[in-house]
Amino acid sequence: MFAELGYERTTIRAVARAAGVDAGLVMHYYGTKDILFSRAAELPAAELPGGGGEEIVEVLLASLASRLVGEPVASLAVLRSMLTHSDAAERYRAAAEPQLSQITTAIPTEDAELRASLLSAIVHGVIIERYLLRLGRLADAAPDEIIELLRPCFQTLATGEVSPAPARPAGAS
Amino acid sequence: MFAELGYERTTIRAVARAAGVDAGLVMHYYGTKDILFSRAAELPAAELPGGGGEEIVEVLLASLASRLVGEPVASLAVLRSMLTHSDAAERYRAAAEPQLSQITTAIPTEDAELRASLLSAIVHGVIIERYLLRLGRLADAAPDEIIELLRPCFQTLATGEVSPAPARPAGAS
DNA sequence: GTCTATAAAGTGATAGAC
DNA sequence: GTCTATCACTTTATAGAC
Repeated sequence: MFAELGYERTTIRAVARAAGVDAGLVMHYYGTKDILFSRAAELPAAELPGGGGEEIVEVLLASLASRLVGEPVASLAVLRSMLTHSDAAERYRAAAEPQLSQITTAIPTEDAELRASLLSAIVHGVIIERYLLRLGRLADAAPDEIIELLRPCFQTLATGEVSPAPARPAGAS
Repeated sequence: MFAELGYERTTIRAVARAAGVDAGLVMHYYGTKDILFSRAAELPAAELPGGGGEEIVEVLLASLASRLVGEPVASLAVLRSMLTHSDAAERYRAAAEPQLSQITTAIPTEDAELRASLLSAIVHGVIIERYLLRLGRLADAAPDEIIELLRPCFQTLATGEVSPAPARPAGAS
């Protein structure tokens, strides 16, 4: 429900009703709404293996691909709530910032920080547009297709220059 | 306030207090909270001039650049609220979909729709990360720097293939 | 035009019965 | 373990006084 409605519009009573129990019982077990949210929206640590610019591209693409196959609802709850609930925003940053600096170290250029931020922004833009906004083709496109289109983008951002697309592997004609 | 807090957390009372008047007066003039929101969050039509794949890239980049210089708070109000307020989501779609199809017609490839969606997702990801989430370097980077980094990305998406970056330094060797 | 008073409904949270 | 009852508060919205 947090993923579908966001933090404020999800009520304890509605959660209890959906669970077939009384609202008091939910409070009894979780204490506060914030704790309930934090239990429902626990994010995996999501460590990225290191590597150079070329490798980080594939790591990021693989990570995105798995999220395009089936984004866990806990992540969606955080994403949906992060713009209005400060706790969700903080949690999101806590998950995003270590990844950001890890990507930064993999990029050789001087503006690595900005490039890493852009890579992050693209990933989140795609996830939000696919799952939360359900806008355009992104809502139902095949993950592979999305990944292949993004690969050259990621490469120019992560390596500092345009590479003549040696990728397009996996039997791309 | 809608831009800073989102729809649900912005109360009529708080708006009235900030305006130095009584909450009843706000209601008297606007009738409902939804109407107040729609007045505060009116979006410009934002027409994109047409053009081919190469041109649409510069149009999109110019549009993004102007939003990076100073995104209007009305847009931010819609963006902040669109994930939790259905009215804001609808308004956002109404503004985004015509642009999406316009970009689509400018792209020559068969998967033009998906490419257009990706371009849209990147733009929104950047805006959200810069203004709403204030994450990483994107929060304070110079618009020009962001635009230049994104240009090759946009080109590969809009034209269908990697172009040898005529707009980039490094001699294009 | 501005405000007071208040209605009507919903919220998170507490205390305690069974 | 589950629920009833209720508190204390907030919200949007209405009606009407000045």
